[in-house]
This record gives sequence, C-alpha cells and structure tokens, in this order.
Amino acid sequence: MSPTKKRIFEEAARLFQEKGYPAASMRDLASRVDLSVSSLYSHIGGKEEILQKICFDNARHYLRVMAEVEKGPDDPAEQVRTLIRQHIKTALEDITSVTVFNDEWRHLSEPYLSEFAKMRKDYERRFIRIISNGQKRGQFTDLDPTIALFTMLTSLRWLHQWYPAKKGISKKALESNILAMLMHGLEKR
Amino acid sequence: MSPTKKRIFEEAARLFQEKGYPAASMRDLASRVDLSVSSLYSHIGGKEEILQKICFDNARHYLRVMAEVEKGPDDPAEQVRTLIRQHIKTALEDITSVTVFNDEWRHLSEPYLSEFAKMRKDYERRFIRIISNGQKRGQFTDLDPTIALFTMLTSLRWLHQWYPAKKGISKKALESNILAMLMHGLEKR
DNA sequence: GTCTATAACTTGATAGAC
DNA sequence: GTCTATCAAGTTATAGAC
Repeated sequence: MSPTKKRIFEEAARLFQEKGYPAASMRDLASRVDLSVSSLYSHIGGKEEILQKICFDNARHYLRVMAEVEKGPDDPAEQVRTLIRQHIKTALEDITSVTVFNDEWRHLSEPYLSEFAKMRKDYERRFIRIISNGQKRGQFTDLDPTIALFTMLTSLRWLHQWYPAKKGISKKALESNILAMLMHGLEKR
Repeated sequence: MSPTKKRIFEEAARLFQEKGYPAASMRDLASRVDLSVSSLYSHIGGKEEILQKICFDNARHYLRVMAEVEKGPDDPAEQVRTLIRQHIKTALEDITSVTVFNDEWRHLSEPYLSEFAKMRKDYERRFIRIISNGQKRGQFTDLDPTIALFTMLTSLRWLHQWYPAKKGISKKALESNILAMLMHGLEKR
C-alpha cells in the first residue's frame, strides 16, 4: 500500500472514531490528509471501502486468534483469559481501528453487512462454547453463557474514551485490573 | 405533551437507535409517524431538540438515583448493587431511550454537549467515591476504581442489541446474572 | 395542524484539464 | 496523481396556502 493511501486510511479511522461514520465527510478527510476531495478517489474507491477494510481486517484478526486458542490447551479458564488479554492488547495497540470496528460496522451496506454479521456470530458462538465447557468442568459459575460473554466483550468498549487521557496507568496494570474484574468480580469473598 | 408530539419523540428514539443520530433523517421520521416533514415542525423545534430531550432526561434520571443512593444506608456494596440494578431496570424499561443516551450524546452541539459532559462526569465521580469507600472498608478488591466503574457501566451496553431477541430469559434472571458477573466474576474460587 | 413547494446547504462522487 | 468545477441527490428547515 502506498504511503498516501496508508495515511488516508489512518486519518479516516481517526475521523470515523471521532464523528462516527455517517457524520464524517470526505471533505473532512481530504482536509486532514491535505488533498482535494477528488484526489482521494485516485487512491481509494469510495468512503465505504475504508469502513469495509477496517471492519473485515479486525473481524479476521479476532477469528484468527480464536482459532489459535481453540487449537491450544483444552483449559477453558486459560482460554478465556487468553481471549480477554488479546482483546485488551488489540484495543490498546490500535484503539482507533478497534473502536470503529465495534461501533460503526452497522453502517456497512449489503452484502457486506450480512457477511460481517455472520463472522461476528461465528466468533460469539465459539466463545460461548468455551464458556460452556468451563461450566461443565466446574471452573466457571453457572451464569447464562451469553450474558457472561457480552458482559466481557462490551466491558472493553470504554477504553478508547478513557485510556488515552489517563497516562498514569500502564498497559500491564490495565490488563491485570480488567482481567481481575471480569474473572473475580468487584466484591471480595 | 400532546399525543402526536409523544409519538414523534418515541419514533425518533427508535430511529436514532436503529440508524444513529446523523444517519436518521427527518424524512424517515415523518414517514414513520405518517406526517409530512413540515408538519413535524408544528410539534417540535428541530431534530436536535429530540436528542437533547433524550439525553438530558436520562442524565437527570441517573443523577436522581445517585442522590437517593447517597442518602441511603452507608454500605458501599449495597449501594453499588442498587446502582447496577437501577441501570438494568432503566435499560430494560426504556431500552431505546437509554441506548440513544449512551451512544448518541456526542452529537449534541454546544453548549449542550459541555453541559451533558459535566453531568456525566459528576455521576462518574460520585460512583467512584462509593467504590473507593468500599475498598477502604475491605468490602471490595483493590482494583483501580475507574477501571471497575467503566467495566460495570459499559457492560450494560449490549442489552439493546441482544435482549429483545432472547425472550427465553426473564428480567429477574437477567438482573441476577449480570449482578453476579460484575460482583463475583466468571470464575469460581 | 396539515400540506406543497422550495430555500439554503451538505453530501459522495465524477469529468476533464494539466 | 493532482487540481477546479460541477453534478445529482440528500439534508434540515421554512414560507405560505388551506
């Protein structure tokens, strides 16, 4: 990918995060990369192409991690911990892209929207299977697996608003705190 | 409020939830309430007025609940439980409005945006104080209070996508599962 | 309160010169 | 690959008749 094209994608991700996809205009984007609007179209096919790349790159990434975890040791508690750690790691490494992936995917048009939903559903199904396994072995509390899953997945969504501002806390500390919160909860017992 | 005005606000909330505020047009809204676009303006001042009402009604509600909790028994664990229960209750009772409040507030224009941010920050500050109190008394684990707070607050944000589809599970069961997950975590110990 | 018609503006995208 | 100029469609909102 050419340097200009790369810059366009990076600035677009930032813009989509700040304003949301529909409110982000190609004029905004052009001004940020210091090009005219029409010049953008020498590098990309259109606005939605950018959203598609962000969404599917991330979806593929998460599915790849899931496949690795499934191939690894058959220990549900460790598998869940690995998945959460990966979510945190990915979110911190490329918080802009992950945020857009999380919040803006619904603005994909068909048939991309359906394709994306399928991948998402697949990921959730496989995650829930791991949680169910852990419950069968008595490692996990008998919560509804879906509730447990979504509580974990969404609890990472505040990072992009909050973490950049709070430099005092290290990535390691952040990871261990979130992991402790989700695995052990707030209350002592 | 007149019945027509009420219907406009209700349909608008649904529309904002489905498409997001910027992508929801007054034409969409007019068509849903079976009026012409111009007739909408006999009932409301404009598009953003609807968003403002949703955001500030909810913000005031949450702050009112917080005030009651602060006046109640000085037991941090019980206070946190009450707050979470209230979040779940409110979300289930008016899931559309709460979702818009959560996801679309950033599209408020000034000075409303700053006013809203102030109320939000106030709520967070007071919630964090309760968590810190619980930690000082040894009721809570020594997590970073901000991390604990946002993990709790955002973990409720998936309800609107998921709960309407999954009728098998009762509100009571949902509440106890989420509460258990946040207070005790996934893992047995 | 309702409508039709329209103003004033922004949107994504393209034509065509250089 | 860059630009200026422009298009066609969509946006919120209003004027004014009934």
